[in-house]
Formats: sequence, C-alpha cells, structure tokens
Amino acid sequence: MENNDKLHNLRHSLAHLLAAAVLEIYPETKVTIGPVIENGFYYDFDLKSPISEKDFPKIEKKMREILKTWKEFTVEEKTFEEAKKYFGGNEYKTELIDGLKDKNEKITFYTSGSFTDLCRGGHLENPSKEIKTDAFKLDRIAGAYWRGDEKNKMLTRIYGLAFETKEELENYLNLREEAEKRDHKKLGRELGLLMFHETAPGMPYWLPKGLILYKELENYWRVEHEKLGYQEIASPLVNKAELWKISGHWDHYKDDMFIANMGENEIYGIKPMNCPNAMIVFKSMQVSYKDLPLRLSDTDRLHRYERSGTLNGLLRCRSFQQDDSHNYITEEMIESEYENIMKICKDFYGIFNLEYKFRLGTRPESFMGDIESWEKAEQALRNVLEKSGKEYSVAEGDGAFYGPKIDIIMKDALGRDWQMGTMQLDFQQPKRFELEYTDKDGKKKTPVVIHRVIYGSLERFIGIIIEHFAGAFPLWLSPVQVVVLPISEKQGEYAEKVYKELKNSGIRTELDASNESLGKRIRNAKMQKVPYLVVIGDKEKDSETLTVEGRKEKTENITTLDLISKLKKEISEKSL
RNA sequence: GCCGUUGUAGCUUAGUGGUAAAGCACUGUCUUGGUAAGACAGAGAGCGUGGGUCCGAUUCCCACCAACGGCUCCA
Repeated sequence: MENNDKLHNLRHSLAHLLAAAVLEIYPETKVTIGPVIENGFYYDFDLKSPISEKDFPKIEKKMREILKTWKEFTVEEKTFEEAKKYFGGNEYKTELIDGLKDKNEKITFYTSGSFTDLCRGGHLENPSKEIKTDAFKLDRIAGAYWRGDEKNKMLTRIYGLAFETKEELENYLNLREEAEKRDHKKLGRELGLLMFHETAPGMPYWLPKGLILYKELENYWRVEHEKLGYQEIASPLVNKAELWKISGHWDHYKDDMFIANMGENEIYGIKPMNCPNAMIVFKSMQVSYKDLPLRLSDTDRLHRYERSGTLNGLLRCRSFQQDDSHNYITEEMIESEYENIMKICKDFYGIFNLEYKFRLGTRPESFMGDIESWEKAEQALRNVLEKSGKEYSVAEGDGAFYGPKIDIIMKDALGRDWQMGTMQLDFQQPKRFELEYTDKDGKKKTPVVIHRVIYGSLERFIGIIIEHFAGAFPLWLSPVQVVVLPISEKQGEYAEKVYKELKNSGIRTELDASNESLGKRIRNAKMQKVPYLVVIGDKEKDSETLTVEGRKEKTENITTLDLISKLKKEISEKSL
C-alpha cells in the first residue's frame, strides 16, 4: 500500500509539473484538472491555440527544467473569496471552487516552485529528488469535454506515463507493444479472417477463414440453445417507420438508425435491434401461461449508424449480428430466468476461459414507464447478482430506456472495457405492443420480456477472442486445423492420400505441396497459427504413418486413422 | 460528432517541389529440401479523393473520405 501511495503521489505531482510547464510555455492557458490514472496521469487544458504531439519534446524539456526547482509542496488553506480571487479569470477553477463551497469542503492550494494549484493534496515530499527524469514521458494528446459533458467546451488533454524507475516505464512500453501485436485488426488481416472497405465504414467483410470461425461460434450457440428450450426465428431486416414509432425507437434512437426513404409516404428503418419484430411474432401467437418462459431467439443482421469517431474494428461495428433472444416470462419468473441466463454465460465464457465481470445498469435519465416498476426490477436484478456470488459493479443511469440490465464486461488486448453479453429486463415494450398471454384463471395478462445476448455481438466477441488467443484458436475454431507437408515430390501421392482422408473425415485440412523449402512451408503454417502440422517424408511413406507437430507436442508413428480420432476428440471436447 | 495523428504497389515501409525506392506476397525458371525465410529473374503503385498555389505537386495550402489513439455516445 505504501508503494502504491508513493506511485500515486508521484503521478499526481507530475500532473502539477505538466500544468506548470504548459503554463510557462503557453501563458494564456487556463488550467483545469489533472488526475492520476492507470500507468500515469493527465491534465486538461483550455489552450489559446492548438498544440499537438510535436510539442511534447518542448514541454517535457520544460518539465525537467522546472522539476529541479521543486523541492517541496506547501499547502495553504484559503477562504472561498481568496480562492475565487486567485482564479478570477479561470471559469473552470471557479466552478470547482463553487462546488467545494456547496459541499462545505476545505479549499486548499498547493504550491511548488512558482506554480500553485487548487488541489486536495497527495504529493511527493521532494519532487526534484523523488521523480526520475527518465521514468516519465508524455504519451498522447486528446480532446476531452469539460466535466465529461458533450455540451461543454472541449479541452485539450495531455496524457503522461509515469513510473518510479526508467525500467518500469520501458517495461510498460514493451508490454503495450506486445499487446498491439495481438490487435484483432492486425491479426484479422494477417490471418485472412476479415477486411474492411471504405465504402462500408464499420461493416466487416468476412473472408473464407473468418467465416468458418463465425459459423462455428454460431453453430455451437444454436446447438446449446436448442437444448435449453430456445426456439429460433428470423424476421425482416427492414420495417416501416410505424413499427419503430410503436416500439419507441423512433423517438429514442432514430438518429442512430439507417433509414431507407422510398418516397415521401414510405419510410423504412433498417433494424438496429431485433426486439420489435420479436414482439410482433409473440403477438401473432396464442400464448398460454403453460408456454412461459417462451424463448424466441434470432441472429439476424443489425445495422446501427454509430458515430464515426466511435468505430473500432470488430469491437464497434455498424453492421453485426447478435446472438439474441427475447424470453417472455411472468414477473414471478424474473429471478429464475435470470439465473438460467447467467448459467449460460458462465458456460459459454468458460469454454474460452475468458475473464469477465458483471455490471448492473440502472434507470437512465430518459426512461419509459413508472419509477415504481423500475425500482422493483432493479431490486430483482440485484438479488440475482448477489446470489451469483460473482463480484459486480453498478453503472448508475446506464440501463436501457425500457428497463435495467446486467452486462458482461471484458477487456481487450489494450485493457479497454467492452460490453459483451447483456440481459435487459423490459416491462415497457410488451405493453406498447399490447402483448398478452392467457393465465390460469383464463384472463389475459401482459408478459415481461428479457432481451438477452450471450456473446453480445458475434463481431465483437470474435474481436475479443482473436486478441485473447492471439490468433492461435482452439482446434474446434481454427479455420485450418491441419496442414499436410510432403517433404518432396516423392511423397506427393501418399501426402495426397493422407490429405484426402483427413478432409473427408471433416477435418479442415490444407495440403501444401508448393515448390518451397520445407522450412519455408513450416514457417508459413506456423505464422497462420495452424494447430497441427503433418510432415511426410520417406520414413512416413514407407511405414504408412505420420509425424505430427501440435502446438504443445510432437507425435511420431501415428496412423492417419488414429490422428483423425484424436483430433475429433479434441474438437468435440472443445479443448483449449 | 469533437480533439490529435495517419493515408505511397496485395501487405509492411523508405523517399522527394522536377513525374517514385525496398522487403514480404505474387508469376516464371532452377532447386526436391526433415521442422520458423533455398537461388535467380519478372510483373506490379503515379503516391486516399477533389480543388488550389506554382513553369511544374505524391511532396505546399484548402475541403472531403477513411483508418488509428482519446473524449462523448453505446437502445
């Protein structure tokens, strides 16, 4: 803990130092806030004229200069009036000071060298001695809205990296470099899985190998869900605007929809989610209480006009499929159905050995329905989460406009959080669509619906697992499972025979008899992360056996039939 | 959408105010190789798109498009 505090104080002190340096170089700058973050710190500035990363050397140099003069931090408590006077021309600090007054908190100024900042403390005792000039580095520049609100002015944020030693900084930079090699966008191209084209921003093209992966995940999902009593449907990708008006999406979501205008009186919305059509299907059915839970799943393609700056390879697409289902239940079934779904999550994520967290999203500012049922629903979800025994976080106001939700959160290679699966409770849409089932007493009642996805979107999930496995997928997902490599043309016939046997038995196999050296062909196969290499020379040809190199082990003298059964077992077990 | 960066052969990159260079990949020939790049040769881009400045622009300026890192958003 001691150490962590020191690192925290070091980073915090550096944020002050950055502000001091920027202020010296650009005196008209207004300083705002500068917190400590993972691996470093940042400071937000309102600059008179724009700067870029090209200015970093200059700023870093100034920081090192000033650092020499920073022997200590001194603290002074100020009255509200004194503080306001000091930061008179700075509306950001003024706003912060007002906030402190409202909350009746002490106002303290910390000074080091000639730089004074409004601050609640947490610095090094002697920065010039404790900060190593080669253990910090300015990292990136970015725009950031004042107080995180899009309506406010955009400030310039400078990110810095900071550690106690140069080695730790270098270590972190190396780690980041390694993580960048696992980037799904890079691996996706190198492994021939997918591509993008500028005429369809955010919409992946699935290449043959990528589509194999896609279909495998889909099949597994389909088989498992059939066992669990899910019934799959498919519905139109395009519906008239009327439908989106009934569901409420036209009001809440229209700007993010692709719209097809077929003439003044014929406006269609391309579906950004499946729920309204799932409501239509339910409504068309005669449903008894005996049919509940009624689970209608589907994986239709969705389109959302995500804002250009938010697109991110497979992790944020404009075109994607969800492994969706709408589970119609009674209020009494909420907790048990949530438990069912969370069990599915546990099983699915377990197969890949993925780490995830649950997050509860509560009532947003713009919500439909009455507060009372929202609170009841939120409490039900809390109960389920508590019972799950897994740690979870709460994102206040992060629920869907129609109900609270539990999300599954995962990290990508660079440590960024992504929402994967989600289970959203909804009292609103069944009412809007006037859905009914017949209860025991013969009366019509309105069901509750859970919108749920396990993978989330297939696209995002694949992005995450590409990074998770660094492209070296388990056998059942590998686009190419075996490569057969005859050493020379002399073994061509036997190699061809082995290749066909493997292929005909359903193993995804490639034969590489190209005119390249064996070393080269092995290299190619390994770079493509093919799990098994079968090398065939005279030895194997004469004994009618194979030499097989897997990722972990090398097997000699195995027959083709034995190899096939070994691989089939590994595939069906979905071994990692 | 906003802030910053980037955009040169299929990929990764070099380069320049006077009409582009390399490695890998590709094609061909030779080589028939025992576990991460055999040799040689050939073909391939007019430098994201559109304007402007200039005798002349891939290089400078403007706009747009796309990608990347953030911010915001994420039903």
